[in-house]
Amino acid sequence: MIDVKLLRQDPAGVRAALLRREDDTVAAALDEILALDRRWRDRVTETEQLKAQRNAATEEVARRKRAREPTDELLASLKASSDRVKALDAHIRELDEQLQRQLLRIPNLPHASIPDGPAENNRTVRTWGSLPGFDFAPKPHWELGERLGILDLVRGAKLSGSGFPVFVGAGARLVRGLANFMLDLHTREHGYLEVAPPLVVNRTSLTGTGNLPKFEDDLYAVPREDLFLIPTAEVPVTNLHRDEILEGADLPRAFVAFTPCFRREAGAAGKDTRGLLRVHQFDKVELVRLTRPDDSEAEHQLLTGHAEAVLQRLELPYRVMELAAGDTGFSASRTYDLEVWAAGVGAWLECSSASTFTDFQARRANIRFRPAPGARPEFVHTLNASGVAFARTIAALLENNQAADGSVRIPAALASYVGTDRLAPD
RNA sequence: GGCGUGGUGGCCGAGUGGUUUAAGGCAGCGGUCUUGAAAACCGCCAAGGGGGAAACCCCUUCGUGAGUUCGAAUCUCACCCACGCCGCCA
Repeated sequence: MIDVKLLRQDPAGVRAALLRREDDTVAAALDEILALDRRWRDRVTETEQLKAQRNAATEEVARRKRAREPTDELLASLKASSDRVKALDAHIRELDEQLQRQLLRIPNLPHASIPDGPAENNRTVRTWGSLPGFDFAPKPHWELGERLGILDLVRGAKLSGSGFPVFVGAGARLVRGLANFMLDLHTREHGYLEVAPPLVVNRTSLTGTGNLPKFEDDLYAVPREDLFLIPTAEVPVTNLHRDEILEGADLPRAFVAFTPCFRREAGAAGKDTRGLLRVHQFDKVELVRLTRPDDSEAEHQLLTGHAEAVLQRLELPYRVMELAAGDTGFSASRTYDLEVWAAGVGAWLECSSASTFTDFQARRANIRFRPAPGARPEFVHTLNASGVAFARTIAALLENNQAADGSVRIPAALASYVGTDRLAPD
């Protein structure tokens, strides 16, 4: 959530920043919010004066009762002002609910340094590795996977629908190996605390990260319990310290979680969805950091590096893209996407998104810290990165390391986890 | 799912209608003392919001919401959550 005080103080600045997102509905919403806020504050001021008078009169009643003095005429007038306060409170509550409803739909302010405009303006920050060359036409991963007997898309569709892949045999072991490889890397070398969170969460948690109220259609729901399948471990892990005040000395906090992710991907059918390119369920190792505001920019670079380390150890060439304002997610202020090269489909595939959310999520989820013992609490900054998402990484692993005979080399860092350095057709 | 018990500040915990502007303790911060530290003693110490140039003033909050009352942490109702026992179950 954006800071409503900042909006009051500098409405033009906030408007200009949000317009960089290429979303023309925001300007009208800001006008409505400013008007609601003005009305709300006027009513609050008026009502609080009335309450102060009422409270003083109520104390006078108590005093007279103790002194055994008459109170009848006071009680009569108090009844009237008490009813008035109740009506005003109801109105204020209604205004406040409207205001909150609007505010929850306003995206985060884009970081000043990122490019303006739509995704075409995304900037390549750096690239790593060299693209593999082949003396034959490299195959896409769905062909390799089928031939190797490790990926069964047809039966997955039978069980659940398209976009629910089944990994079989060495494929399943590859998934398990990737999970252990990434968790070991982040816990042992990067200092993260491993957590195994719930895969189903409530509305409050999803509102905290910014998935609700605006993106309910992207989620799988469990209606009877009013719960939702997590679209990413970011949701449960970021919410771990919701409504808490952390000690400044305990920051930064760094969490890593391995979970499946569930996404409806409504409206995405058709394009770039073959094989593992866009699926409804995929595994992911997620990194989440809670930091002091002053540290968050440096932490963002550090976090991005931790995600990159995964691809480097897997010997997968990738590029780091800084997203333009119009392509940056609702809650994020700045995002680096890691795109891995996949030789079979001949495309860069997004397999990680490393973002800083500044205080946007912390404000929604009420995650605070005390800068020093005894000091006033402030909002933390939240950050997260995939470290990394499995489906597209597996696509790249298969496609980049394929041989003419259909076998696939497993990179050295992963081989011990998978139990072999080569997958071969029967 | 059934029955029972309970939800109070960063934490523990007292509190059955008006000196509760929430006792007391722990933790934290400042001080006295000390070569330094500990102990002891003294003081400070909830969060959010509104107004104000500031000093400061005011409002709200005892799980959530509704109700009774001039007045609710306290009484009534509904809901949520936690714990215990029973039932079901990996």
